[in-house]
Amino acid sequence: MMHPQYRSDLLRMADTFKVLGDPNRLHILSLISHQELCVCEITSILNISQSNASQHLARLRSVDLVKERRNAQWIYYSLNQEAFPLITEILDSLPDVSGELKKIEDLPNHPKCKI
Amino acid sequence: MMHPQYRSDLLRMADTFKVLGDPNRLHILSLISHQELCVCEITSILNISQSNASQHLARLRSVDLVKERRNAQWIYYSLNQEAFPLITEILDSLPDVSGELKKIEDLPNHPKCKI
DNA sequence: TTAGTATATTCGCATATACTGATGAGATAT
DNA sequence: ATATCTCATCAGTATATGCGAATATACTAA
Repeated sequence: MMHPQYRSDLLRMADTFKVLGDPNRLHILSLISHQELCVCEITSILNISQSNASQHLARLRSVDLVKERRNAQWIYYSLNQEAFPLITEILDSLPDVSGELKKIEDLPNHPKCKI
Repeated sequence: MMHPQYRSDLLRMADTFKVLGDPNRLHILSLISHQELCVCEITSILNISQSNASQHLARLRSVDLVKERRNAQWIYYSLNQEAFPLITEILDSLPDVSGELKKIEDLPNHPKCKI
């Protein structure tokens, strides 16, 4: 016989937790739960390569955990609470990283007017 | 400079979610959140090898998600809510697998008296 | 003791993942 | 047009993971 029907639900949930199972992605989620950020800001705060940040964001996109909004060259990412309601409680249980949001003004070539 | 101090918290949380990021382990957790089970019961319900079940349980142990209790040859696993309080809400959001617990009586060499 | 059962661990393989560096695509500015 | 900037994707590499097979360990019963 085939797998019971809830097997696909378990698979989908496991995929989401797999995406949550990386400290850099948890860090990104925690940051963008406070305010939307563009990739270069995330790259700068986490101190990782642009390529690496972009790949982490692709994983977060793949399970619909983030929303994106383009403005000129910049693509702003923010948390998508709707797709996975539990994400709010999960992020609340993480250590507070909001202090890192203060220094993003000092980035070179930082977008001043975000409209 | 070194990593900020919350980095280790993010790492620990990521490790936990990494363990949750597998459908068989979610299945096991969901089962033992209803009642304690020994490894051969888990093996039979999930229809996986004994070695595989034991390895999944080792991963669950490594992040303290399960409790174990030995009785004769059998080792009974149950959910450890204390180590990760969010686990209860996570398991509540999973599909119901309690129907699978009814058939464990029919297993060959099944322990009758669990004391 | 020996045999049988239950569980854990080790090894090897195939695949997945995290990362770096290079390239490509889209937008802005000159 | 070229140059620059932001971001995505691809290729390659090192490590991690999931699994079966074989083995080791722990307990029970005769």
